[in-house]
Amino acid sequence: MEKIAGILLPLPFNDVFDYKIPDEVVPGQIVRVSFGREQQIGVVWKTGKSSNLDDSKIKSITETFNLPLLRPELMKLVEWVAEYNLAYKGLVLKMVLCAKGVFEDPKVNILYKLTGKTLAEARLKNSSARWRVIELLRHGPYSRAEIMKGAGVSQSVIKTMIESGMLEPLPVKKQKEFLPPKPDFHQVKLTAEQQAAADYLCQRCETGFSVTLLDGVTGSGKTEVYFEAAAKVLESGKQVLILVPEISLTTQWLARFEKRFGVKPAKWHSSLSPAERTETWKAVTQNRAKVVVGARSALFLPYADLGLIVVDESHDHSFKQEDVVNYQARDMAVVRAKFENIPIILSTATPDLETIVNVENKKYGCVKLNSRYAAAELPEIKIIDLRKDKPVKWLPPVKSGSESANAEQSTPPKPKMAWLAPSLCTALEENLKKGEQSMLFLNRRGYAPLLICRDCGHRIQCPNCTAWLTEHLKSGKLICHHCGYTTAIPKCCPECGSETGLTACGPGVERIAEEVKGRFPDARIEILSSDTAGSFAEISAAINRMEKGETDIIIGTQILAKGHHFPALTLVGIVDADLGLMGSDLRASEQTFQLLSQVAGRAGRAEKKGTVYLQTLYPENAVLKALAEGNREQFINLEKNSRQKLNLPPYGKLAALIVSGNNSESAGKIATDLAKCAPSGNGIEVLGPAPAPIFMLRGKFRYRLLLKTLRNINIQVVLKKWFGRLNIPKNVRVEADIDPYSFM
DNA sequence: AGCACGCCGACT
DNA sequence: GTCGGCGTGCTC
Repeated sequence: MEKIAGILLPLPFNDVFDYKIPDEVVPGQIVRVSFGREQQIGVVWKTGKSSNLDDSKIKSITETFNLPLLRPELMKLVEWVAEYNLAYKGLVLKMVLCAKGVFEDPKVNILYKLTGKTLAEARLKNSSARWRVIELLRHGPYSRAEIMKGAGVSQSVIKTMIESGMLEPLPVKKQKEFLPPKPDFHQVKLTAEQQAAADYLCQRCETGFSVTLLDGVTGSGKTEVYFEAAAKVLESGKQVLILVPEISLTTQWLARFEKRFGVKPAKWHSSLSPAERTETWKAVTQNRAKVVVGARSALFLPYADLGLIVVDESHDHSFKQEDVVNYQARDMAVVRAKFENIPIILSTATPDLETIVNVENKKYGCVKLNSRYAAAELPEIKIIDLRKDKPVKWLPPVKSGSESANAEQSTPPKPKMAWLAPSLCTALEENLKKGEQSMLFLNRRGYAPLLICRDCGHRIQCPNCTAWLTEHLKSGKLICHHCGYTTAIPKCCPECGSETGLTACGPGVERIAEEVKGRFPDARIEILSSDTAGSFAEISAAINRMEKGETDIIIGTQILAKGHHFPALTLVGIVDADLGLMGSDLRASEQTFQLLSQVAGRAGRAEKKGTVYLQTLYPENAVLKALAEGNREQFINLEKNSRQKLNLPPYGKLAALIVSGNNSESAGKIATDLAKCAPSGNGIEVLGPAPAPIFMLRGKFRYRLLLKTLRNINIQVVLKKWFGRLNIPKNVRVEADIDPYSFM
């Protein structure tokens, strides 16, 4: 017998498609269907017919998979996330079914074993190579590659033995093993404060849904504390999900986990291979992967029996990003915890205002860790006023050896632009003399953020974006940091042809490194940014050298701010504390405060006290002052006041509309049309349209409008009504960004 | 999303 | 004359 059901496909649709399914198939079942000319994987979403198509037009599903059903809690989450973010349900489902290898035939390894036929029976001559193969295979079956290596023979030896019938293939389905973490593998000694926090978290793990903020200063051992909650949940046989910002999936974190639980956790992030994805996805559905550490996308995996979610560095802005769907993973994680009726822990040293307000309103619980390990003190923060303490140009060292002969004839080296204030240079020098490590932080990749021609004034821009190209000396390229456009560094100005006019404007980490090398030629220097360090391995290697004390000065971008522990680091210099305070981002102050406190927290972790130098042109800036005084409360109050005044989150709601298209006029017209029919009324305010800060991005022209409402208004409903009033042509896209962070 | 169908400009 | 650009429509 057959019945009809609505099937949700991982495509940009909100509605299900009707298919005939066998009687025994129920909602949650993952199936294969033919859709148009294509095969698609879908999920039986609801029973009964949803369309008014004739039954004869309705196809039957092609296959049901032998996989656990999607649990109703997860299906509900998909619906909710789509509704909240005004995204297609189908695309949210796509984030669940994100391992296509699961739906293909399982890969088999072909191993070979002995058939028992002797060399004589196979009419083959005795040879030592053949005997080595026989000897090896007595211990068990091996793959071709393993036989070649293990017996030291060539491919042809094995081939002959297979053809003669001495060896036979043995297909083996491969299934990666995920060893279960041991809750009591290595209990770490906790301080009284940590123990109290851990006890509280464990207690919260017994009572269904709850949100707890684990609020601890950097170096207070938050990780060890939430590990105890994880251990408690593991004891009950349930799974634990730990969400981390993509770049902080570090070897250091993994090592701490392994030390505590005796095995490695399952990992989930964007650069897993398709095979790893498939294996992990399967293991997650079968409760074989007990702990998953992952980036935001791990939130939508079909856990068999999830018991706890931890969001590490929960303030981090990388949790809010566009992938398939634009969503804030921290907030969606809270929703998932609610649907699953399980506890969730938000761990951070610098909670965002939303979380703080939720704690004040008793919606979230909170535990605090106020002291750092091993009596380490918080660093002293000194503000350097760049207006008074101006950087002084430096002379590049005269080259030695064969080049020196030429150097005498050529012009003497020109003094070079400087970015480090004399007082910071002195501090660096003293730190070098003491043999202690220093870090310079500048959140800007490359050598210079802009090339300008001094002869004609031309600035080199990205052809696809309204943005300057960044000069990267190491790779010899100009790169757009928004779309990835790359071109060689031109020898002469593309506008006027001048060969001497092109000048680098402003510093990036590469340029700071150049200055440091010039000033301290004997120091061992390391540059670390997401592009200098091409691969994960390279980053780890650089971190390792730093840990082992093989580096004197490390210079890098925000990659340095996350979760690394450098015991001998006592000086941190923030090259440009103003960067980030200038943008049109409503969370600019908050983000700067968070980032800079994190960077500052790197200094002085062991017994030695650290010093942080903040270079700024605005020493009277309230955010920087609060930071220098180590006064978080003061900053929070400042931020609360300014948000309250403007009715911004968490006191009001915010949504951005992004109108984009290949054609700037038609996108602009829709943007103004949208403004004309904008919703109005009590507690509703619409701003715009305005060209987006990066007007052209990846070749698309973008306008944006901003919708601000009171807290008690359902902003999604307002938005949907708004869209409904306008017929949007196909060549223009209107997207909603709920709770936007940046206006770009 | 992907893909086919369909209508207009620059090529052997 | 055709090849191929991408604007539009459709998928149970």
